[in-house]
Amino acid sequence: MQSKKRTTIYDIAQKLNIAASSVSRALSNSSHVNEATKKLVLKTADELNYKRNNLASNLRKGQSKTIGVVVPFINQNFFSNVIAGIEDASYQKGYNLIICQSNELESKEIKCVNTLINQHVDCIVISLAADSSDHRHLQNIIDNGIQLIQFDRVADELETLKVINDNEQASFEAVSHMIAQGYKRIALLEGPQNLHIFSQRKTGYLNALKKFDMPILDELIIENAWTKELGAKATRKLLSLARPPGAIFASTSDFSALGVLEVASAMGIKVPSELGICGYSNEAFTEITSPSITTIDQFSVYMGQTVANLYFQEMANKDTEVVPKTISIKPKLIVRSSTLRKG
Amino acid sequence: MQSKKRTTIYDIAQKLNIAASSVSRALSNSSHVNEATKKLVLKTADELNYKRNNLASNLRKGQSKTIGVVVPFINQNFFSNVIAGIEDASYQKGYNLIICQSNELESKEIKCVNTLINQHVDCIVISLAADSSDHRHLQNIIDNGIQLIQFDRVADELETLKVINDNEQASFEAVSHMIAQGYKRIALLEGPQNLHIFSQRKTGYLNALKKFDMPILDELIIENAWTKELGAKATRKLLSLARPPGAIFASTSDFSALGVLEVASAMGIKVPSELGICGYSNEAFTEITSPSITTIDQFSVYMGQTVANLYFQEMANKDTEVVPKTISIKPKLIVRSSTLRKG
DNA sequence: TTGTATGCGTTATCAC
DNA sequence: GTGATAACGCATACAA
Repeated sequence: MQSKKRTTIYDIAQKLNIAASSVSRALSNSSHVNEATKKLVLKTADELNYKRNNLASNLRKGQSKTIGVVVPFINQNFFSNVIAGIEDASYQKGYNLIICQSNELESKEIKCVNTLINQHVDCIVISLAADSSDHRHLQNIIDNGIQLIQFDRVADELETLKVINDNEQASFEAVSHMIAQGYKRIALLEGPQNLHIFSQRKTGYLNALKKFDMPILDELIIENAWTKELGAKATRKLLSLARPPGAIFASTSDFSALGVLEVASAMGIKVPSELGICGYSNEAFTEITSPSITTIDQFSVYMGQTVANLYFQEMANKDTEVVPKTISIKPKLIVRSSTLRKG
Repeated sequence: MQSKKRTTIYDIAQKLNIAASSVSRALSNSSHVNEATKKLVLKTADELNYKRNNLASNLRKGQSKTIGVVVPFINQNFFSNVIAGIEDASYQKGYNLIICQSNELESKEIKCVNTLINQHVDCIVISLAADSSDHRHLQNIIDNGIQLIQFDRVADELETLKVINDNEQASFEAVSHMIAQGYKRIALLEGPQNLHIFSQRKTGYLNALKKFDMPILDELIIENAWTKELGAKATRKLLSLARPPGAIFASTSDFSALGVLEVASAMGIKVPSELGICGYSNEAFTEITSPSITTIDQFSVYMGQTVANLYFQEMANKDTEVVPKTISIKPKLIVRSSTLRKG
């Protein structure tokens, strides 16, 4: 199949008995074209159902008006929201999006990056896979003259454009809120510490405890409690301690927090009176559990828009060299029933 | 910025004192190349950090190894899952994905399609916007020799490759199940009937009632109850009837079903004993509401994989002309507490 | 304002 | 097996 070949500017030129370059100029709305010929070209282009071949155009111009996006999973709420935000802002500027998912695997992440370099994208937006440790492929992006923007899960040591959440501050506020609600012995479910987003959340937790003179207890800090299942497992362990926690901060995700809630419910432990729970991400379901779950909103769609607009701003003043810049978005603590036991 | 220009096959050719065509052959692993030179080329390509320019390659080859995807919203669960499925299958075949969202607007959908045609994608995968009525832009895809695959929300009259859910059957089973549970006066919350997915679900509902000799009551069929808010509104109306329904089938979405549940809970109506509720889509939250919500799983990730593989199969035997084909995936009824009042 | 000529980087088609 | 050359479709520098 792939039927008849498409009409090109040459076809239009031939039909109108003018040069192909004139057609090109007319189609690209160039300044130095006769109004009459321009109209004529546009008219016949429409008649012949002409579609510009962007492959050729981009090759000639040396840019693709395309942004490549690499995320761990397309179908995770946070990431699909960020992508939607990027698409929204990019579309307005006439840019396209090529999307890849790394499946949290560094090996696939590297392949994705290479594909995008091959595709000659103008910019690569990436949020690192959980097991991403070596960042040569990111350096490779820069070496190929492609703008690199990291978001959320970033490699700190690489000086690039970054858009992140202020995880530490958000975490600090969440724990402070729980302390203000009178919770003692607040446990932390933490994520892989090689991802800075998780180490920052831990720092916020520790800082809040310090500020309010609460002891830091190792037995209340559980590693790698990322999923609902692991959150549940961690909770069973915590609640079987001689002195169980009064609250649990599932800093990894709302799914983890859900695991906490389910175990607590199953054990007949009342939330929030006997146990406080706070999650992270403001997943849709946190609003509808019983009780509803306190969590942190990351403004993910806005984050995507910010990423795209950051790129366009940098492009706008391309005369000046791009200097590394970090935009930090302040997440919002959403207080719900699961941590509200006072007024 | 866009710093130094990249290395091309000419750079490699020059360094090795051979012809560019030989380099090209070596890189594309062509059959008729000396093993020694091939190795040499690969080695220096690596040294010079060579990356193929796919823009040029694709232009020359007349194909882009790219699939364009148009969906109403990237960040809706169903669609992000389908996209993830498409990406998964495409990646394995070395294909890239360009993603656009129509925002449920036909006008934007048309622009997206045109962009994808310009980008010379090999295939366009689309799920129609709710207000999409005229399908000339779809015909345009075909006219440009691009393979068109519709999924979920399809234009029936257009003879293309299609991947759909058997909505009618799923709906029939859901209503039959509710009848078997002893529910009488089962109400239907329906979506825009210009989208076939919704009219099919209505047909399934009607067929089930007929089969079990239940009367069809217009007052129990509510139009346009797509969102949680509209589902809630519809529920308030239904429950204030002289003879309120015994169950509500929110055929539009789980969000609608959630609206039903919330209103019922607020009014002190017990689910499932006094009111049965069934949603559609198997959103994550349906599992964790109280009570959990009976719903229908659409196998959305699998659906995406099916779409992509359908394309690759058709490409595999490109000698034979593509004949319109529809793959219908059977959704699965997930029975949960909200409709279980018998054993 | 318009036409001519050239090149973007690759691959395919010839010769040799 | 290898090299020279043309062509993919478009945009631009330059000449007219």
